[in-house]
Amino acid sequence: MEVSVLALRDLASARPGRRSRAELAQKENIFDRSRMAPKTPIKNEPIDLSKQKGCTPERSPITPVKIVDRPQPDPWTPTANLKILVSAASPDMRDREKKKELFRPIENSEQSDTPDSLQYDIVDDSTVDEFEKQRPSRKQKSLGLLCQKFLARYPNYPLSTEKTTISLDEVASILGVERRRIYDIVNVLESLHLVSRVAKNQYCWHGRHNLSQTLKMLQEAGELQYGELMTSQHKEQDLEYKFEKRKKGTTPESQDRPLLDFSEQDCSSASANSRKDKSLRIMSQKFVMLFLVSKTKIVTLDIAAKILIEETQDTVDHSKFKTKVRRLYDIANVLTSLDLIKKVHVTEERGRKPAFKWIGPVEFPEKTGELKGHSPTSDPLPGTQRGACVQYQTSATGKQRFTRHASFNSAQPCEANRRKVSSEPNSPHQEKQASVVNSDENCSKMINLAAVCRQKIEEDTGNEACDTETILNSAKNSNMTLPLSLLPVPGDSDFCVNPLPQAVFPVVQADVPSFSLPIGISSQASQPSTAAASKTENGKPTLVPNQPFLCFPSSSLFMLCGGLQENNLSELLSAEAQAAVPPTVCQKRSSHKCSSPSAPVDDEEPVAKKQTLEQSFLPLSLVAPKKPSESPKAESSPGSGCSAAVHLEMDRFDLASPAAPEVANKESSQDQEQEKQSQNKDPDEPPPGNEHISKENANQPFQPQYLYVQPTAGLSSFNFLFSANQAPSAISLAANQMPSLSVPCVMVPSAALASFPLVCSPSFTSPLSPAPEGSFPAAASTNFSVSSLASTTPVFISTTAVVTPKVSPAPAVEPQQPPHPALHLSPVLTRSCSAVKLDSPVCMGHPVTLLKLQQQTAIKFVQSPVQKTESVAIDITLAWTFSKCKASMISSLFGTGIDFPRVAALLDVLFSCTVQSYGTFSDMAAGSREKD
DNA sequence: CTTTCCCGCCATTTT
DNA sequence: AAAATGGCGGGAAAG
Repeated sequence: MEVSVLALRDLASARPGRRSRAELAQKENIFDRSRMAPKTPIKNEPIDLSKQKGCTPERSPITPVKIVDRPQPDPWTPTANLKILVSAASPDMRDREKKKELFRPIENSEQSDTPDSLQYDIVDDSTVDEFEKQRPSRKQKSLGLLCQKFLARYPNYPLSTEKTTISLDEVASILGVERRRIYDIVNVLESLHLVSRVAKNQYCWHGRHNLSQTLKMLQEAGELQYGELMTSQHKEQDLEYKFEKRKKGTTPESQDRPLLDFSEQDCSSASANSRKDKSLRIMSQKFVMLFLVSKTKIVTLDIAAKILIEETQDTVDHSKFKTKVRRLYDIANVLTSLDLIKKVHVTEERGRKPAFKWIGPVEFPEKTGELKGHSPTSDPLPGTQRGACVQYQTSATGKQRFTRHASFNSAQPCEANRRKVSSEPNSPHQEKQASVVNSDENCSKMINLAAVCRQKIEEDTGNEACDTETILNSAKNSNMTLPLSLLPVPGDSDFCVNPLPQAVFPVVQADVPSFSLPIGISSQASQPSTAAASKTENGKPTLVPNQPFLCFPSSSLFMLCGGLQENNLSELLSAEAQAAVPPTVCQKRSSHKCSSPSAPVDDEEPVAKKQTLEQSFLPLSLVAPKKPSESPKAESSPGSGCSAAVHLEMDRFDLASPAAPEVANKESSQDQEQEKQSQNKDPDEPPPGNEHISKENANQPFQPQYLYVQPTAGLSSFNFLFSANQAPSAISLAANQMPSLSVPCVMVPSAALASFPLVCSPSFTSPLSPAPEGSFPAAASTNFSVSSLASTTPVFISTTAVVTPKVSPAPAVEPQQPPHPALHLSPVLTRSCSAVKLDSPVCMGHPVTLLKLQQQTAIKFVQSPVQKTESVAIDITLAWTFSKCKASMISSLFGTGIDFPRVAALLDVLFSCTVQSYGTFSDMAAGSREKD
């Protein structure tokens, strides 16, 4: 049937050829009518595709189906009308005044925004003509309106449980527009993570759950990127000026922040990234960033366009500018529909200029509890969902690209990254893809961040720095995979709580995704000097060069998931994990990617890791050491034992360095016995260069230590947690699973944490999350605000469950704070935490682990003499996921049956380092006081 | 006139 | 090769 119909239409319409439209005088009108005008039988239009609109996407010559809508005449499909009606019916739609659009009939009845439309309602064909003229005016067809309709179809805050998938063909047909338009909308939405592409023609609706987080990230990224630029309205020039400088590389101000333009970087380094990625999505994000960093929250189009033109402004051609502006309008329309911005006019000297004002949220409190919390936890999941999986893919060309896809709902296997993922379940394998997901954009941002950090570090340290460029490049090339899975622990309660259904693999926040993902930085050997220095100095902890650490944007918190090594745990977890594990995606990679451990493979490694992670899911690599006792002693003094290597690498996580690779391999290859051995310790693999590590290992097979590095100037916003020693052992152990991860390093933004009042003890109180399963028990965060940097900064990690009252509402950062470090420990906490026993790894009671590092100890580069303007809040957030990131596990463990001791032991292990460093809480406290 | 921005050709990228 | 995406800019409606 359809066919015939179509044909008819086609004929009738006589679609103009592509270009013909020009000919058509008013194509717009015409189209409109056809679409809009219900009544008129006219179909004449060009509906080319007539093909089935929605129904069958197939064939039309042109993919895009044009839709049509006409109601009355005959719908091609019976359902079509229904759909239309439905859409029309949607609540929102009506609300919007604007909506007039397409479906006149319906709308008319309700709204009458436009005068024109009014008339229509009643109209019949006869009258139609006139009405036609009225045309569905352009407005009715506007992207903004269309977007509203689109949005009206989906809930702002969908239940976590349900996943809403969006079929492009379907919505296009329902909304009566060509696909092209849908892409415009979706791309913008995707940039804000309201949706994510799941597969070909399919998007997953996430709603606004993550919006604040996404915005936060954008804001941070924007600050980094645009910094002060956006201060006032007429900064244009300044901006330009600055931009140029930057490009040049020397900007006075910017010195501290070397921003990279994404585009630029890409180009230079990598191959052509050309990808289309470039535009709309990125532009949208940048545009939003501008608002977020703007003091006035008002951005004029021309300024935005200029800024966004990153390219060489020198040659800015007018045409380019114009095009940019056009795009900006497209984006603005969508954002307007989202109620994030509104149009305004600014009057400047020159006159009035079109501009947009941000009317969305401006503050993104970090408090986990608060912000998010409030939210109905009902959605606890969102957070989880958010996790994005990072996948690494290889493009056909062989180049790898980052793709990001976020997986939001657990239900879904992860969504594939854009494009890569196979849409079908069927296709299980694709070797190609790996799985890291990054979005390019994110990457770039990350890169920028990394670069910045790096610079700082370098500067501080004075060591030769690696060029950021190199870093960047490398990053680009390889995607990184994180060995760890990260879960964002959002400040938002929402997230926190979420259980990850999918958790299986490491997830990165999708949202953040863009940003966050790429973030991982692996440190490289590059900093050897620093490392060396650091270690030696105190004698304390040394860092192992290779360890990876993650850098996150300050606001966000992440959870690291490591694999637990314990068998027990693993078992426990495993079940879930399995369930969780997503199908296809993960698997494949493993196979091909495993690189040999030893050899650091740049690109690949990450992949491997990733794979491992995903696949295996091992529980955490950390296992309680069999013999706890040993570890504690860690021969050396507290600090000494730990070695952490941190490398900064922009993108990648890979641990090119010795350890990492190994891990990867192993894991990939097999986990089995190795683990055991590893547990024992793997002497064999001591990463080159780290003798002590090996040594340590020997001594302590498995003690994970975490180092907290103070944020230095540049990094002020980040807190780093490294695991100190683990690397070696962990690696070995981890082999199966998450090799690399075994030791998680986390970089947490202090600010974020600061606000975090509470800490969740692993056992945790659990605050937010309701969900038993879903909840994230795991994450434990402790916050201490230590005001002064200067002094030593202690870090505490408590395994015990503490419920901390929100201790610090306090601003995370307070520059002015007195030097004395103030620790805020909740009484409870203190009490609860008993000293940890070094000896016994397993602390039955409340094991508390503290890690205190002196600044000195801290990695030097980190330490840089910065000024501590910012207080460093010592926040530690530990989040880990046992098995697959499922928080639930932990909770379950604690709660139920697992023997506590065991659990405790685990935890202990996790935090063991602290112990070493400091015996107990009390000690710490004492220490802190002393300082004071 | 200027501001908006729709429309759909067509280059790219995926499948 | 076909389909899916999405850059891009002409040029017309709105203002």
